[in-house]
Amino acid sequence: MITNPQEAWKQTLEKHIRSRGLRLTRQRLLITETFFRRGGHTTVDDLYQELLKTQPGIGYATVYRTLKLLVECGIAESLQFGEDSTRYEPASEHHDHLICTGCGTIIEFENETIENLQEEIAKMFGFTLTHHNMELYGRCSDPKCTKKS
Amino acid sequence: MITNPQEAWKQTLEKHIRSRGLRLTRQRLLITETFFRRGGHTTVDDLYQELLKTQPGIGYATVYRTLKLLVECGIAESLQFGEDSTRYEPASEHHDHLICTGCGTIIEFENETIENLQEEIAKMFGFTLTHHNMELYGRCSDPKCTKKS
DNA sequence: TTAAGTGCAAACCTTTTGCTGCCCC
DNA sequence: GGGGCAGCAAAAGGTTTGCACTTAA
Repeated sequence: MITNPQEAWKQTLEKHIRSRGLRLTRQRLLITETFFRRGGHTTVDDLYQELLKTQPGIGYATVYRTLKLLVECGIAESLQFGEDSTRYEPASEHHDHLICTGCGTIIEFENETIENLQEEIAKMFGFTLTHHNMELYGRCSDPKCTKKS
Repeated sequence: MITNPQEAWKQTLEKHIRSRGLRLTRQRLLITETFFRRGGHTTVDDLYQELLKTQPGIGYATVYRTLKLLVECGIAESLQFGEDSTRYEPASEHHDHLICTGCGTIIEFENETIENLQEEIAKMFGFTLTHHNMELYGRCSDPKCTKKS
């Protein structure tokens, strides 16, 4: 049976919540739904602002706590780019990021050769890798970004 | 003429300072000296604590302001690992970091093949790269770090 | 002399935590 | 009904800023 991808997170979330004696609240559903609807690289504040539209009373802390929960479930991942605040994205196949410092565009990519080289490097130093970050910063081909500042 | 590497930063710093009408103060010299003596991956607090020993009255803000100055001069670089606070290292040939999440050991490495692949990827998306971050996280070969927690 | 720099404290920002009343199970 | 949760506000870090005094040039 093929799971509806838009609902897949709901099953994982519910399973995780049940197994821990936690509760599936209105807010948790709403936040998670909104998070997945928005898609990648969301700031907590982005998400909070959008949530305010449908749920005026919602608290900043609840958004933080729910995102932390999603990360624990393994259905979201936190990202730390050069800037100040943490971003979150739906968990998926591993990938890295290519970021335009002009317009903020974020492109996801994967490269198996690099991954293999990383493993090789780790082995060379006697490390066992658990995870990694790689962000490439540059200017995209948009004229506004290409021109010198 | 070969420049004494230990003094190289002093020349760059002075040049930058003169060219901008800034001033080479006792504190700036002391902070920069201490920063270079300590070497890589220093936290502002690390540096501040060490400075307190020789300069009890020094202010946190001064350390921050001086490090920012060193980054502007191009003789220091700021690093953002997974943790909370920014680290600084003396600028040098580009390298990436391999970090043990057990004991905090930080290893620097460079890999030209990866760098080339990164350029290739950027080109594929029409980007011109300016810089990048890559951090590999894992467990080093120390038994304390290898064992499961 | 005089403008930049220092030290201090207060402000800022992002994220976390304590608490009280609320609601899912 | 009871314990986990939401909302709020206050706290907690890390970093920046405003201000009056000091100091390099």
